[in-house]
Amino acid sequence: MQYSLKSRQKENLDSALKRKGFRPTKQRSAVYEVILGKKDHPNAEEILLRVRRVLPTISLATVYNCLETLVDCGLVRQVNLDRSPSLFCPNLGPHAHFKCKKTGKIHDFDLDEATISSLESILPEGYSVERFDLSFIGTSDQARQN
Amino acid sequence: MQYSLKSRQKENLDSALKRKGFRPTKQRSAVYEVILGKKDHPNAEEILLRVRRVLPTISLATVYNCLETLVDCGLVRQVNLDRSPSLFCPNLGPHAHFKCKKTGKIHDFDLDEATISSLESILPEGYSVERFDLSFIGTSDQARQN
DNA sequence: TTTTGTAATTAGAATAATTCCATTTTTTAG
DNA sequence: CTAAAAAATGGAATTATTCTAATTACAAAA
Repeated sequence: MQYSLKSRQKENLDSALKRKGFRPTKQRSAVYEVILGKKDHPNAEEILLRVRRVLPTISLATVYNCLETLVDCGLVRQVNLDRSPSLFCPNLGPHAHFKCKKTGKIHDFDLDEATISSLESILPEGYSVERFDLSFIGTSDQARQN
Repeated sequence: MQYSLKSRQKENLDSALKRKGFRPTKQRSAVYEVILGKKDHPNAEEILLRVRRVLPTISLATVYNCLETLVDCGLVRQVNLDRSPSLFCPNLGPHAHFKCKKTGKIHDFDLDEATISSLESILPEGYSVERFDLSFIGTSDQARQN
């Protein structure tokens, strides 16, 4: 492999920013790396903590600003479940979220084409969808929690 | 018809409250009637305005308390779309929400059995679902907005 | 019925997530 | 390198919601 994962990420970030007319900054880059670096669903506060390990002086306001930009560029997804703080998710493919009531953990489940078109067939003509969100709340077996 | 819609609602409310050990109060009753009275998706503030037409001194805190109780009893649904204030919905059947970006309006779309089971088949064994939420964001034709 | 314990309502304070604002710093275009 | 524009920063402001402490209403028992 010619490029490390990190440098491919960086190129991806920079081109997405440029496409939207945003400037690349080290804060945006660090926030992006932190989110891609762990396949979970951190909120802004948690992202702040992780980013501060590399940029100790970054502010929460900047984290929010970066997140907004990254979401706007389609580089991360913002997930809102009930009224809890927004979560940010590196998984860009079509997927649903499952929140376990017992552990609070969020699990991703990929959606196949059949399910997606079944979902979109709910809407009659004249409605055009930009985005959809599907989330489940329930409980999951001990065994499956990792 | 022997009973008006209103008195059937009242019985429904009272029995649901009793089942959960809650007391019937005029505030709960008024909040419930307001939500059933119009097939839209008001937030707490809007519900306060509507309820005050019949109970002019009711407080916002009480509206929130009543809503929590009604949701707990399964009499109304709480709908959270992005970060905007919670909406409350009289439609108890399985349905999805569509939010029009242009008008801000919420439209309900009923889900048929096939779609529901397609949705639930996304989850592997070991996950039991208590509730799910499906929402779309997009735009709808002028003609269809009412 | 009255009493009496508990639950519900109320107004206002408190909280928490997020956004705004004014200033400083960084980036980019020329 | 310099100037203009964008972004970052810290702290204040906002907003939806919850909490608190005091009052009022309900409902079961006497």
